[in-house]
Amino acid sequence: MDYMTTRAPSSVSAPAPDHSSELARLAGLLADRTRAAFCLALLDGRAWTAGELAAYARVAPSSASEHLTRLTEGGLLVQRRQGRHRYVQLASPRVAELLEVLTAHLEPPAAPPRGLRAVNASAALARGRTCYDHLAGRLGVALTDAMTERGLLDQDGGFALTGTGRTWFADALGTDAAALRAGRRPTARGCLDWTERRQHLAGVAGARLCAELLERAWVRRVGSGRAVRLTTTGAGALRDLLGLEAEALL
Amino acid sequence: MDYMTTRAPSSVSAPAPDHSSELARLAGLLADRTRAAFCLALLDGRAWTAGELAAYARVAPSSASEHLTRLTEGGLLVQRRQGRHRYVQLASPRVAELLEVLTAHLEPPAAPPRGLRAVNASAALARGRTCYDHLAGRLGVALTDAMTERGLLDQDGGFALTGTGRTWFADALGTDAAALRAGRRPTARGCLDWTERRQHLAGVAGARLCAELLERAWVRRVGSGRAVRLTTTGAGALRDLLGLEAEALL
DNA sequence: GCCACGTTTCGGCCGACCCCGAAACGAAAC
DNA sequence: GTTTCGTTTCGGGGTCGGCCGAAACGTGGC
Repeated sequence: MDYMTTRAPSSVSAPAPDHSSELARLAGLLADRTRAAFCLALLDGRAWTAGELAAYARVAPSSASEHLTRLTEGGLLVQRRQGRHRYVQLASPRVAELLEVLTAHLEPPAAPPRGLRAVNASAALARGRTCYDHLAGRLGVALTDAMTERGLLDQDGGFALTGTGRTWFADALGTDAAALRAGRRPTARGCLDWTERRQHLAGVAGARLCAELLERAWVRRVGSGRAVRLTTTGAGALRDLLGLEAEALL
Repeated sequence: MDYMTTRAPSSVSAPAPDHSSELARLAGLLADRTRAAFCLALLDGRAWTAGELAAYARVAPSSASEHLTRLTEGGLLVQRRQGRHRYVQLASPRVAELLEVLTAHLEPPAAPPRGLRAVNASAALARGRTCYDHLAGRLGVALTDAMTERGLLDQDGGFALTGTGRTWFADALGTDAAALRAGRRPTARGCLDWTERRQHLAGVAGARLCAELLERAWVRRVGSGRAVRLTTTGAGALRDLLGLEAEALL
C-alpha cells in the first residue's frame, strides 16, 4: 500500500482521529430519503407517532420503526412510549438548528403546489407557521422586521436582541432577562425562512415570543398541521406593541 | 402539551415534494468516512490537491478522485485544474458554516493524542488556528472575549457587532461599514470552537480580522497546516488596540 | 521525442442497507 | 376472555456504493 506513505501533507497532523467517522455517522442518519422526510416533518416541533410518520413518508410501518430506532439511537430524536404508541420528537433545539442549516443549502423548491387543497395548504403555511418552537412565514418575518425597526433587534451587525429589546421582553411579555439566557442556547439568532428567503427570530427569544403569543391567543394553530394564523385581538395587540400593521396576516 | 395527543396527520399536506430527497442527497455527500475526512481537512480554507487528500485519508488515488467528483458535483467543493494537478476547496463560507454546525453536534473527542509529535501538533492547534477564513483556538476565543469586554461585540443578546465595534473596524483595521456588509453573508456570527467549547468571531468581520492580522504579520502561519501563532509585534499591537494580554499565545 | 507522475476510468468484489411481508408482541377496547 | 390495532422483529431480495488494482490519459520536465 504505497499510497499510504506517498508524499503526504506530512506535517498536517493526524487525520483528526475518527472525527471524520463521527461526522459520517451523523450525516448518514439524514442520508436517506425516508429518514430525512421524518426529520423534516418533526421540524414542526410536535411529537408524532410511528404510524403517522410511516403514512406520511409512505413506507411500511416496519420500515418506519427501524428508521426511528436509528434516529433515536443516533441522538437526533427522543421518544416516549405511551400505551401502544411510540411518540418521537426532535431531541433538542440544536437538532432543529442543524436541520435548518442543512435545508438552507437545498435548491429552492422547483415544483409549485398542484391541486386546490395543496394550494390552500401551502398558502396557509406561507402566511404563518411554526418552525420548531418559533414563528416563521410572513408572520414570523413581519414580527422580526417590526422588532428591528423599533430597535429591539439588531440585524445590522449580526443578529442580537438589543438592550431595549430585552426590556421590551420584560415589560411587554413578562419574560425577564434571566429567562432569556437559559442554558447554552443563544438568546436570539436568525433562522432562514424557506418561503420568505429572509431571516426570522429564533433562539430563546423566538421560542418565548411564540409561546407567549399562542398563550394569549394572539396567534392560533389552524388545522392539525404547523400552520398558524393571527387573530383579530392579536393584530390589535401587536399594532399597539410593535406598530405592526398585519391585516394581511389575519 | 396537548399537541402531543394528535390524530393522523392526514391534512398535513404532501410530504414536502422531494425536499426530503434533496436533504438526503446533501447529507449523503458527507455520509462517508473518506468524504467527511476530505471536508474536515478542507475546513482550513486552503486548496488541496487530489493526491494530498488521498494520502491524508489513506485511500487510493482512484477512490479519492471519485469522491472529489461527487463532492464537487454535489456543490460542496469547487475545483481548479492547474497543470496536472486538481485543486479543490470548499465552495463557500456557507459550506464551512454547514460543516461547523454538524461538527458541533459530534461527541467531544474521546482519545487524547498519542506520541510526542501528535501532542505538539495538537497543542499548536489548540493555541491558535484558522477555521476556514477566521481565527480559532485560544487565540480566536481570546480576541473574541477582548472585543466583547471592550463593547465591540454583543454576545449577550445573540451575536453581533455593536456600533462601536463597527467604528473600531473602520478606525483600527481600515475596514469600513460597507465592506462589512458584503453580500448575504452575515457581518458577524458566532462559531463554536471545538477545542475551547466557546464561541469565537466568524462571518465577514471574522474573516476581515483574520486577513488583516495575517497581512500585518501580527499572526503567522506555523508549519504547513492550519496552526497560527501570535508574533511579538502582534501581541504588542493587540495590547494597545484591545487591551489583550496574550503572552501565553506567543 | 520520451519519460515521470498526478489523475481518471473501468471492472470486479464485497459489505451495507433499504425495502417489504409475515409473524410475534403487547396494550387497549369490548 | 377475545379482538383490535400499533408496533416490533426477522428473513430475504435487491440495489447502492465503497474499495481496490490495472490501464489509459494528459501535462510537465528532460
